[in-house]
Amino acid sequence: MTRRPQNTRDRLTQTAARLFQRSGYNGVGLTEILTEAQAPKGSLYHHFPKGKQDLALAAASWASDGMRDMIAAAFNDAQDFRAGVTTLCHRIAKLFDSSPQWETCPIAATLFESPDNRAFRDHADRLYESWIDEVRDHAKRFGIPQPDMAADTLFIVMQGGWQLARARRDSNVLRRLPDHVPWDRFQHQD
Amino acid sequence: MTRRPQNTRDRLTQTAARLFQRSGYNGVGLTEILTEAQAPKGSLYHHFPKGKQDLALAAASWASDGMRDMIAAAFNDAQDFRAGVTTLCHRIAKLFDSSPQWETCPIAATLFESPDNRAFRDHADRLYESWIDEVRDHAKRFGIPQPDMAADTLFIVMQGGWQLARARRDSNVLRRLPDHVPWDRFQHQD
DNA sequence: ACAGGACTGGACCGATCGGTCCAGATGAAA
DNA sequence: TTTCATCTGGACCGATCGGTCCAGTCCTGT
Repeated sequence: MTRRPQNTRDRLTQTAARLFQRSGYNGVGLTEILTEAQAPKGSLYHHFPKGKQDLALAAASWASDGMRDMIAAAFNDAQDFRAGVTTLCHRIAKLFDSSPQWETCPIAATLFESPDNRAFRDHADRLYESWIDEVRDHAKRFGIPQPDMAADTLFIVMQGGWQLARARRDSNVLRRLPDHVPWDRFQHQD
Repeated sequence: MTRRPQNTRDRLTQTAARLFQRSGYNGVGLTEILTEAQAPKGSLYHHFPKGKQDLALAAASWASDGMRDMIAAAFNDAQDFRAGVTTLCHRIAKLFDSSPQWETCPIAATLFESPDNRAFRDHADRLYESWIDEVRDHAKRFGIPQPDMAADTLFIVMQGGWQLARARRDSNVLRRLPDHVPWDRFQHQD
């Protein structure tokens, strides 16, 4: 009987990631997470000694890895940088359509609450920079003249675009994101 | 003795706006709001019969008005659209520097939690669109060829830029936002 | 076979949550 | 001065919060 696949730790991490993204760190109780993950409290505090906070850090890391894989896949298949950006935007739009459309960026929902928690903020910073690093590496590979700025631009429009798509409940905002990018500044002949 | 200025309703609204922005809707308890606003529970439920939810809607509206005023002021003083954007970015950077630098967009912090609340989402949409409308009107006034798109672009880079500034703890991200805007698409000679 | 760490199950805790209720204070109109 | 609606003050409520604790179970190495 395999009613509960994987090990308990992964089940907890992934369930928590999903629920935190849906309702934010403070919007989800341990009871709900434990019920959905079919795990008792003892297991949680065995795998995550600091409780909810440890769980949130692990959940955010897991969600971040998924996003970084998505970025890597989009650029690996691409002919040039711009094509990679376009592919990524379309795939994120698809992701948006297949999710309850009020969800936030998983990192922000999980880690950008609770005022005085330095560990959360530092962790969020690290995860975000790992996305940006990934993009920058591809920008370099494609010979973009200002890879740092290009990576920052993509991060900015993705974050802001998701927010606007959420408000308007319209994934086309995400598909049109390449229109908001100053491509002339990223041309090879610069 | 004027220990408590203004009327109770405004004190509650503004205190709630500040605390919600700091810790999110679910991150602030009524007790904390009431203590800081120096008001008892009876007053809260007199002015806001539906309790925390009514209070959040009012707080978000109040915060939104402040932001819209800021947008209007930046563009009213400006020579052209681009100058207005630059001014706005610098003022927002200043605002960022003078606040605890982990705060979110006040609308998002207050209204973009709790999964199934349609009223919150609709209200957030309305408030965001009021910002975008304000920008679009100025874009039209300055003769920008694609005012809708220009307004969307500004919203997107402001939201995304704030997020990146927050992660990096660096307000210069906001000051450099104009570098991420495709100005050639907003030129008059189009 | 058995020893011992890894892991599970869940009862239990004090604190805090959002919300209800109503007596008392206040102030303007009659 | 009396009246009445508005507003304030705070005691009180059941539910849920995150966290603790430990007995019991399972698995692995010897």
